[in-house]
Amino acid sequence: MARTAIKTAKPVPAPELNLQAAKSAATRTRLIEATISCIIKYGYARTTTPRVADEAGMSRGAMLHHFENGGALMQAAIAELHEKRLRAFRQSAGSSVHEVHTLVRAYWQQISGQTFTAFHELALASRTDKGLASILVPAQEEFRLRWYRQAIELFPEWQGDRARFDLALALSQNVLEGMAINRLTHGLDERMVEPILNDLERQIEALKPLSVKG
Amino acid sequence: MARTAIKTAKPVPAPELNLQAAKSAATRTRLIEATISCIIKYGYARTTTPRVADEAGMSRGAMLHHFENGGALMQAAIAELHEKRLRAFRQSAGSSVHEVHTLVRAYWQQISGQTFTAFHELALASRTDKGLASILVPAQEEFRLRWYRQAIELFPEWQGDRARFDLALALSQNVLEGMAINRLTHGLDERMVEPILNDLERQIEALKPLSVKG
DNA sequence: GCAAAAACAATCATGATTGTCTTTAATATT
DNA sequence: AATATTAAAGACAATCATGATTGTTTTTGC
Repeated sequence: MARTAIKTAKPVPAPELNLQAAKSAATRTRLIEATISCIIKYGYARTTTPRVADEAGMSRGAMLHHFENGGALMQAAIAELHEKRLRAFRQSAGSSVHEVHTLVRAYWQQISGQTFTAFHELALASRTDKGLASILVPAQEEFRLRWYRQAIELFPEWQGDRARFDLALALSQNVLEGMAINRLTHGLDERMVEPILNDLERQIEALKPLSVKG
Repeated sequence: MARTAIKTAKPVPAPELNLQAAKSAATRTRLIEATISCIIKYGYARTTTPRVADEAGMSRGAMLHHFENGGALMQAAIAELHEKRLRAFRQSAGSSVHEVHTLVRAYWQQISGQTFTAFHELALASRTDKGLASILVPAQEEFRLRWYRQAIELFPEWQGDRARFDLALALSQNVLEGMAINRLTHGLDERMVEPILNDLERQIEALKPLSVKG
């Protein structure tokens, strides 16, 4: 594909890579996406190797050819989920709009998606699964760190009152993630989403130092 | 035992109940508590019948004599957890103190305990387990309903502005539960707990109608 | 006391999941 | 074109959880 044209000196200027390598990469991607789908559909605990292979439309043998065991696959899926979150995050924060309203809505959109669902499945499972925690916690920490740093960049003039800045961030995180998780577990009244979001925005504005409030 | 004494007309005025019945009830309680312990220690998915029997210090056979299968035991454990929550709730709300501060702290204490941990394990599992959801969701709904009704009773003068009242409740619920869940999953900075609680209290006070604020 | 019932223990067969190993088909190298 | 690699599928044994069955001890009611 895409390389049907010119056929000059070197028979093939390296087909981007081998056909096999491309196939292999595609298969790996397929498996990783299947794993994420299973976490969302069945939950972490019921994301078994036969189910993933089935979801990916291939045999378990093929699957275990690409990932030596189930744990390796899960690890790759976590890495991909982490990347997905970071990508979505960059997209939100990068859009040159620094209004509280826009940022709150952007993060709310993010954690309303299935990537967050999958992440929370993993996060709760890692409470009682040390092996899982050892690969998930670093990702969580990196995400939070970037979140924090990005917020500092977006509101440089706010850094004089770090206590109020930190409070605004922590409040945002806990309110939004709290709603997202309660929504997953039959605990959120959808009619309250808008009022809460609006109130959170007012709260954040109220915490800004006067010099920033314009 | 206990029946060594007087042997008149009726042999024994019923020793509170049979010895067997008492034993049976004690064993059932032991099993239910063991189930809850396992949910907390290992998570819902890894709460298996051998583990529960082991935790309770009895054989699986004995366990299956008291509960016909694993599902029945889980159902009983959920009922007990629900009762525990309601008891703790009544205790908090009943203590004649109607200050926002006290109530916020009381609910925060509640969801900081292990009963809430177990409940969230079940709640998240029920997202992908319809059978579990069918027995858990009613309990959740009852709890929320009672929560709401209790709040109405505690703040009767606030009922004129239902929108702001509902907002205060929803805010409390999502902030506090959000923090509790984030704490379970390596997502809470403990240093922010106090500031957030204080801010939440201020928020609620600010939402009160003037007539109540005293 | 004695028979019936209940508490408890132990074993068994079944089904599911896991990782390894073997086999076949496709692709790459020379 | 021949051979070596790699993708993919399937078969395999080991482990574990489940529910059912059977046997043993304790309690109860007459």
